[in-house]
Amino acid sequence: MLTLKQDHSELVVLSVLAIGPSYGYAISKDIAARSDGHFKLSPSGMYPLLTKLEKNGLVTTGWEEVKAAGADPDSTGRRRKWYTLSDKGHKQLTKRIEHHRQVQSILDGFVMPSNQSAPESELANG
Amino acid sequence: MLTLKQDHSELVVLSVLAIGPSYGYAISKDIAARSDGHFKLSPSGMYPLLTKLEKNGLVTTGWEEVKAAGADPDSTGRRRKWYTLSDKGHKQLTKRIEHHRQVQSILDGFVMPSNQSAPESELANG
DNA sequence: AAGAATATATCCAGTTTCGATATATCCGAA
DNA sequence: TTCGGATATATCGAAACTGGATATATTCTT
Repeated sequence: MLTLKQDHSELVVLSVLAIGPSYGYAISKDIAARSDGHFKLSPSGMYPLLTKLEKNGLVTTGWEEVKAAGADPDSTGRRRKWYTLSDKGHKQLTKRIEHHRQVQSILDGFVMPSNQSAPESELANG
Repeated sequence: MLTLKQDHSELVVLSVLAIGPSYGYAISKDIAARSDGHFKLSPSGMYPLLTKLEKNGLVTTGWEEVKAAGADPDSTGRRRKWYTLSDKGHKQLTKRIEHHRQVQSILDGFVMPSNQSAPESELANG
């Protein structure tokens, strides 16, 4: 199981929402499924993140009352909060992907296979 | 200027030290130079990080007294703390690179160009 | 002699992290 | 019909992290 940092979590959630509207629980299942169980975003990571996205205007939200098949008509029913990526969210995602790729490319300059071998050089303390 | 998160900072510092021993200020200049000024690790990020690496046994350290050319013989001189990647540090670096690549590869599954286009699909609410 | 560069290091207020916890509904099995 | 697992959203709080500001001291350049 690989743990996701906030930045990566946001990137993944925005990416999932770019496909279409969804809600917390479904997003979390989606992430687990689409990463073959390697990525996991727990409720305590998911909901503060979604709230933040909402506050920043990257998503719009709406409640759905999920009526059960044979449910008590008086029952409140299970509530589901849908998240839809806004225009701002789409732009933000594009921006983040760009940023992500740039960081990757520069990082790769440091993390080359050559770095893993012989540290025998004597360019110190001389 | 791209800001580095702790994880990336550690990866970069370990990578720099894999080439050979160095010290805080030099590492920070090295990172700026080797990233064309895109990455920056400030003193307040660098020294706590180096201390942590030392505490975790990923580096060994030693002080060097840097005598100036025409310096006062009684002068203490400038002190330089050298950091050398330990065996444990080398192993840790290899491990982190592996982890980094794995995260990248899975992340790329989410962040595909296709995600940036038309979110018209109706696979919600069904 | 002043100021920029070299060099290491801590402080601290704000943010992030993430397991634990709380609440409530729905569904299938015993 | 009752129990447990799955569905579903949300907060708490201790610990860790972040990064600008600050402190200290030496050396080089002008």
